[in-house]
Amino acid sequence: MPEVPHGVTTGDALLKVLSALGNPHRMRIVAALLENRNYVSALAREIGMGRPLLHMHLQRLEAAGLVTGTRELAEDGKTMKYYDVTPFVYELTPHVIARAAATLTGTGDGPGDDTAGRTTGRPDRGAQEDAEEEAK
Amino acid sequence: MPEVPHGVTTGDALLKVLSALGNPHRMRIVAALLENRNYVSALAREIGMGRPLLHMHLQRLEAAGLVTGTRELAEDGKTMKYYDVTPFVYELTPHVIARAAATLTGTGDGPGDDTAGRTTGRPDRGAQEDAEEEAK
DNA sequence: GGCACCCGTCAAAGATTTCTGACACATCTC
DNA sequence: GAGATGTGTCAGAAATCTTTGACGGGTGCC
Repeated sequence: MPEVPHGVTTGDALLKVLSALGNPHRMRIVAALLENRNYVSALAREIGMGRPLLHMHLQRLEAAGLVTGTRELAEDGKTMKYYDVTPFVYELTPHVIARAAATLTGTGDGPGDDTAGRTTGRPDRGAQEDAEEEAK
Repeated sequence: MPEVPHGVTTGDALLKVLSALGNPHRMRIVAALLENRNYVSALAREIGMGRPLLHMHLQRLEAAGLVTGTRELAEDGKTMKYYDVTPFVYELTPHVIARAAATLTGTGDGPGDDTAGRTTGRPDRGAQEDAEEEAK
């Protein structure tokens, strides 16, 4: 609603999101965090997974902008990192994919350049295609 | 939108879609096919990729229901396999992921554990979450 | 001091996925 | 026949992702 500015997602960004979500464990992590946020160790116990592993998965999810970690201080002084799910909204359609593919860095025939491109930097915004006409 | 029956996508099915799309080459393939359908060898030439490789990618995409291959007979008798992009529509949100995660087979705690992913069967069905009561 | 809990990281195994170079088959044309 | 095109498959290398078992640091409590 107020969020989701709208569809200016880089190919690279979308790629990160898709490959991040394309993993059973990571899906499960998102599910668990959606039900209730919590910190790494607890989450690890909840879904039965080693801390190092979970850590790495969370990192991947955060890099894709799907979850965010915040360092919080418990009452007894323990520092714990809580993770929350980002309210992302991505609409996947052939067009969206095609458009994203056009801005892929790496092996692309990108529009002219190959310098680690136009990643909006910190985009964790959802992708929304505004309806438009596409002569094809 | 007559299509998009509405969100009855298996976790496994969604997982396939996401991991299929989470690959630069495959995104590019979808993009190329969206612009104009064509057959394997030609496509391979167009995007500069070995036939065996492309074949495998197409298979992955088709398994996810994102493209469909049809065997057609050219005028000179050559049999060629044309590929088309399926007009899929998937909406990715934390909820969709969570719900999908609940029906994952494999290492899941799935409610009932079904033998194999049961998709709508039909290739071009998208996943749509209909807004419903969900207070978190 | 011990113990519990929290946070992180590293290096090496293990399992997948990706990619390549053959090979098989078919048809039509020269 | 040899050559062009098309289809598909297979086995093995190469690269990547996943997973594990140490380690390191920190705090507070008995």
